[in-house]
Amino acid sequence: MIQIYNTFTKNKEEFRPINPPNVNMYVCGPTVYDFFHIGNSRTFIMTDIIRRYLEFAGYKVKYVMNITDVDDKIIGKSIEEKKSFKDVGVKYANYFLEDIKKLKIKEADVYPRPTEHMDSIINLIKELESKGFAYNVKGNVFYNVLKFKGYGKLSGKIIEDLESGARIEINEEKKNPLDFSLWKKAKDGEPYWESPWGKGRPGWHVECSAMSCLHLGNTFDIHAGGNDLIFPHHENEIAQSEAANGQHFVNYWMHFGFLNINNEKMSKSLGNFFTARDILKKYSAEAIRLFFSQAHYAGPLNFSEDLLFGAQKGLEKLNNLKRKIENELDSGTIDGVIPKLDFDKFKTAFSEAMDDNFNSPQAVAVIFDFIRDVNKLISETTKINSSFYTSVKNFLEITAGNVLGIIDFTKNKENDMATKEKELIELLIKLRQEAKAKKNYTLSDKIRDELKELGIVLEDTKDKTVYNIIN
RNA sequence: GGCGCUGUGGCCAAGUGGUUUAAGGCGAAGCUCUGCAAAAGCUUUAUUCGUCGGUUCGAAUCCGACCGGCGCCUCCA
Repeated sequence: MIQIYNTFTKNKEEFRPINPPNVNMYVCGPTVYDFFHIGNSRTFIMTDIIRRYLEFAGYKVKYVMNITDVDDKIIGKSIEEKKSFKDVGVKYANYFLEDIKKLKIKEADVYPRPTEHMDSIINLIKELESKGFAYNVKGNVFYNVLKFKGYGKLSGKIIEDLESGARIEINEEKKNPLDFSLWKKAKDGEPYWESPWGKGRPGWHVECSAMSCLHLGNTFDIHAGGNDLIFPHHENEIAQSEAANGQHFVNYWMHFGFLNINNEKMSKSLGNFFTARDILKKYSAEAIRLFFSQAHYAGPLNFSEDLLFGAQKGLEKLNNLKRKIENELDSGTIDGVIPKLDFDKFKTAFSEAMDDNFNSPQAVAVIFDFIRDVNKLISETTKINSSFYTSVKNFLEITAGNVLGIIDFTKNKENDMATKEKELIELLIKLRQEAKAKKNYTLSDKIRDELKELGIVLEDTKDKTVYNIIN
């Protein structure tokens, strides 16, 4: 039984999808005016892990992530880059898709974009207007928050308190300072679409209401995003969707903690960010994913290169075992003893951890416990039946591989190297062994050291020398 | 001011009433194995969970007070 912490009820609840085994899930994606930073990728990676775990648990997930391609920042960028806003959106959306692929994030079923859903958006606003939740002031359409009696129910905010907060922009056109834009009238030179209210473009929140309901239904299972979206974005989505459709919007709201730098939120405006693209030049997707997996998704997490480096070191332990398994399996079927290992115990522990509100740090701990036990058995056992390695591989493949995405069995030296290269390495290993047999350690060490500089690491085991390719 | 999150070993981080005198990762020290390495294993590294009180047979876990850090309330994952 999976339990999910629901922001809406502030409680951990049993997960009951509306239509099992189907699960409909919507995640707020990027606004494509720039590269996204490593803090943004925390949400993308953790929702990916949640999606993968739901699939592991037998659910059939329909996963929708919007790509916002109409927005003030995009317009700003288009002026800066002297390009059309459309080109800017396409350019950064493509970078986004490239980068999340590099982060080993599974593709969404749909990446809806407002520019492709203008009819749905306009219809939603029309519906709100006809039901009296929206009003038009000279081509600007606003949502009237006082009309929606549940306003504030997600974020726990009270309209009166918000008003007294006095940090809300003053806009004379609004009836209430908290009212927000559904449709923005186009200024000269700005991109626009024709609508019943004249030329303009949609406000930010309305696209998510329109596109999520279109692709997932008026009521769907999971809606996720960063903590900063709780208010006003998700609050407004609820107000729009429920007012327009007259139906409950979302069953489980999930929100993610920020990635901090020196205990401060990483953000574009503070300038304390690293793009995911740059981090990926130095660290593998697996290392980044392990780093995020080692902290619970809901809490804050500090980022530094040292911490990421630590995760990468931890990954080596996993990868060393992976190489060991591959080397053993490559050398053909071997008879021998099958060490006793309670695989089911580990599988259960892994599932229990993830069932409990996706406790990935606990799940990672289970995997490391497993690795330790396996390594211990390997070092204690003289001749191991290859079926044992197959079982180990299977366990790692489904947990660390399919769910967490911190190991990739499809990526190995076999794929990366030509036959001739392999033969050359084998030849050097043979020469080194001959040197060793003659106790010519100067030469044997020279071979090993120089290969290491090329990224080929030799390791002497009991009966043979194996090589591993680093990077 | 309102709402929410958070304070656990050198660092990161699970655990939220007894099976925990606290998991896992990084780092550090020693040992085993090795020609030397590497990898791996073993041992050591928090009688203690921000502080002070309280509840309880029993608390890191519940309650209260206090101290500290962060976020949202304005675009933001």
